[in-house]
Amino acid sequence: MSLPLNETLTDHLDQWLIPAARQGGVEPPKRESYLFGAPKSIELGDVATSAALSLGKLLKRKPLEVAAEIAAHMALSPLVSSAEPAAPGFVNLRLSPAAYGRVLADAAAEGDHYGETSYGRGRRILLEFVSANPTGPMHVGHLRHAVSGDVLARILSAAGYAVTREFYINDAGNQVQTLGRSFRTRCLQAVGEAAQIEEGMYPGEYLEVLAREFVAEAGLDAAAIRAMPDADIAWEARNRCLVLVRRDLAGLGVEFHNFVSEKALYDNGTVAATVERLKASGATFEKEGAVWLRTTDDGDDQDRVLVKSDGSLTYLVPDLAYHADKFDRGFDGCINMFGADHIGYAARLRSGIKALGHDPSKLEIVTLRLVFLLDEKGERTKGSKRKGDIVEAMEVARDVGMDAARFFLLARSTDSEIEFDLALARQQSDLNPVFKAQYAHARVCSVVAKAREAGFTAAEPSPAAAAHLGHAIERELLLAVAELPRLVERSAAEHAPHHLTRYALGLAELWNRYWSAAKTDDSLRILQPDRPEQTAARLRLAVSVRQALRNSLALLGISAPERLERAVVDDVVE
RNA sequence: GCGCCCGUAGCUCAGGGGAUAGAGCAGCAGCCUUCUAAGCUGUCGGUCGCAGGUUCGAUUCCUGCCGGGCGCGCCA
Repeated sequence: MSLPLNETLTDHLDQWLIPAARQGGVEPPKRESYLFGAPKSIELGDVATSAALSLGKLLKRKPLEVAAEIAAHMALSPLVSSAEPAAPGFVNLRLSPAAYGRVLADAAAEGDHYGETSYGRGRRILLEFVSANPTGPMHVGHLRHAVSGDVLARILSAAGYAVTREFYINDAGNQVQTLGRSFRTRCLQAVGEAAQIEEGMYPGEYLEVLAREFVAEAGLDAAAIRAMPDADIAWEARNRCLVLVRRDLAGLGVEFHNFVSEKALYDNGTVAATVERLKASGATFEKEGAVWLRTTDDGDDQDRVLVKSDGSLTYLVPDLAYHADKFDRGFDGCINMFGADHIGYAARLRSGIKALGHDPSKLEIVTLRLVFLLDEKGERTKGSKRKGDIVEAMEVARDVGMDAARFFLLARSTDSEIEFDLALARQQSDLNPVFKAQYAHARVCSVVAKAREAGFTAAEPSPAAAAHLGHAIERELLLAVAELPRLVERSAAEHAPHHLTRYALGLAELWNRYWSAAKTDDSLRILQPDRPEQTAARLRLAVSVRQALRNSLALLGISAPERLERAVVDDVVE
């Protein structure tokens, strides 16, 4: 596992910058503010820093003069072949074959692990996501949660964190009782009784299917169905719905380490104990026959009931019991992925966690904004479970393909709403950019295979090989490959899976550009029979690009096929 | 009314205080005897919602407006 290239360069810069700042009697600027990054154009240099702009200001010196000194210092690094100051105070570096050789060597040595870093090493994170109520199959909204959580977990793991994926089952509240009533109705219908689904019940067709299966398996008649206690029939429905949820998750390739049941927290006494702990914390008070938690002390807009006046508990209590349990298990941090409709819940949750003696700042909340469906008429709908006409997650995923569904849902920031255009996804799925990324990968595989047939082998990953990769686009490709570890760290730190999606697409476009340049310039063809060293170096580049592309797609849970044939699209005459 | 989020090209969206603001799709003009055309090249297209402020420098940070979304229960 290697240090990202720009970190190494910034380390070298710091050898000059920190003493220079101290000698000038000022504190150096924040390292993050001057890390090496992409310059405006590859023509200016391979990487650039704005360190002189901020340091020049602090030292009250002309930034361009400081830039010149930084350039002189950077030129001493073996990773740098030239360094130039540029107005108003940038320093542009051209990297040396040694630097590019290191990129090639890292990608080769680390293989499928290239991109992983030690950023979060030694830190244990609990990631809770989806946590769909066990009242039916997953719908499209859950789909975003499932793939986003899955990918965030992969990213955190790649960044060195030890991640536990958990699913909290809300199986003790009113919704499960409602589910039980709905299920009993469907069971009665299944044996020919004239029962009716009433307002407020779950009207979905899936319950009819589950009910038919249940009465057939258990051999129940109407009397036996009516005789079943509420709790038993609700639990039966809960279990069967959970099977649906787990089936959908498996179908999406999303795995969990633990499923934690709310009801189990009641049954084993954790919830009751939590009530006592909260009361003992001094953060509660009694009013109107109920017990309240003073969450307004922590920025909530109103205090929250813990124990209702009828003696029953609000859902906040088992949820706090669950979170206290998370912290008791010794995680360094907990991340919850919340839907937009649960944003207001964060304040009371943190307040309760504090009352239970834990550090609420260790709970981080990622909010996923809504997924809207665009139907055939172009109208926005929200696909909700209670309306009955839900759009099931798997239906959409199968429709557009698992890879395309993932790519689409992961292409945008979690803070951004998504418009899922079903008609477009169904009819024109070849427009989905996921194919571009996969196609680029298949092309790299293709040329590597061709090279093998022709007897070429990739060069050893070395500065000597890198020295043959002098075209601007080759340097851009090497820089893009070099960027992956840094991008993994950034995506982990920001809890932002969408960076990886854009990375994969950008790298694919770069490769396609490189590939196509050979169509008008034969000297850019990868396989050059009369120039074996050049060919070997380019094959090494190709293999490195393939690795970065494959690894970024793997982090997204998207397949990287070695071959991708264009489907023959027949114009359907209707 | 309060909280969170969004407002950037015709559309869908990226943009970690820095150089001439980007991508995909759509439009226009080209490119398949060559390592895969699900691709590439060129071109058209922007008062980064508005107004202030901080800064050497603001699409980015702060404040206030305007427009849109989601919440605001002794439901979960």
